[in-house]
Amino acid sequence: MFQVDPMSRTPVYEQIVDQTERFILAGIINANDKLPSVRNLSVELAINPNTIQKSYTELDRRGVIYSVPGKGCFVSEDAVEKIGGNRRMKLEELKKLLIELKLAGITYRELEECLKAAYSDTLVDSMSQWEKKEDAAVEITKRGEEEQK
Amino acid sequence: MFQVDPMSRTPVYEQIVDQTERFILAGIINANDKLPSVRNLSVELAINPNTIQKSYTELDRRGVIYSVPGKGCFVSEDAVEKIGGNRRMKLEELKKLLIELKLAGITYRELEECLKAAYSDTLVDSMSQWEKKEDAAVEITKRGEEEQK
DNA sequence: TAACTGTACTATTTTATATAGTACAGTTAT
DNA sequence: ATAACTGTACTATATAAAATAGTACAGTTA
Repeated sequence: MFQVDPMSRTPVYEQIVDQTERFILAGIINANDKLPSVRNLSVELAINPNTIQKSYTELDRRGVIYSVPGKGCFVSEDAVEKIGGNRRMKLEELKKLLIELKLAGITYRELEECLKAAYSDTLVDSMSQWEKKEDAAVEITKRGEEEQK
Repeated sequence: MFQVDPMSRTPVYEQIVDQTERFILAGIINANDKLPSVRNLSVELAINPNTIQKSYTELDRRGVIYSVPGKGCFVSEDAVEKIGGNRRMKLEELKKLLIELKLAGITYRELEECLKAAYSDTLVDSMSQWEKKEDAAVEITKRGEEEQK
């Protein structure tokens, strides 16, 4: 599920943070789902456990996940809201990009086309933007299922 | 004209590359215009000359500028094409961002609004995105003017 | 009890970025 | 010719962020 490019200029721990938020937004992992354990994911991605922990610490700081020592890390109830809270920031980013494209000679019609295309895509199609392969299996379980005991 | 934020996460040399390309796309500097000298710009921006040179070397590598040892660096004849050559790449970036915004719960109408806004902006307004102040004067001269001799 | 979980901590390595300083050759104007 | 400019090359060093390595402790689960 998770995928990482060690050669990318964006730090690995940040790639994991981003991917986690995207998976949540896309509904691939939901509230109270358990994330892979620090050690498991570190083995799966072949990176240092501390790097994973750094990602989880950041996600916890943002309120996107909550961690229960001894049990695991779980998606917050209001994770989507916490992530979506950057609407204004992202819209600013979008505007800058649009102006760049405009200056680069891309027409309004082309962008409108692109906009329509993005919105007509299904969720599954959307996610294919981020995960090119689907090889590694990861245990993501509803916390509620296991907890009633 | 050029402005740099040393605290930014994007490297200074890259900020200069980006700004130069944007100035060219916006028509603020044109083909065969002379860029500020390495040493001048380094003094003006209070950064090391080597950093400026790194920017110019990169721009040269991209074919956006050409350098004449002993004379200076000048904007290439086909600079705009060279810069705009990343249309597909930028459109891909846009699509990813759009999908993110869609997932974050931003409506089609909101994005359409943003798109219209970006395209109704004048060039001057657009540039205000990148340069907040307009203090330092920089010598940018047509090379053609000085060359006929 | 054994195997898992998150967390904390220090030390070290690696990499990209930036700086410092020097030097050389071509250009321009006086 | 001279002085002042231009780009370029080179080595060495400094700095900060990122990642690794290793160990340890406490809570949880089967």
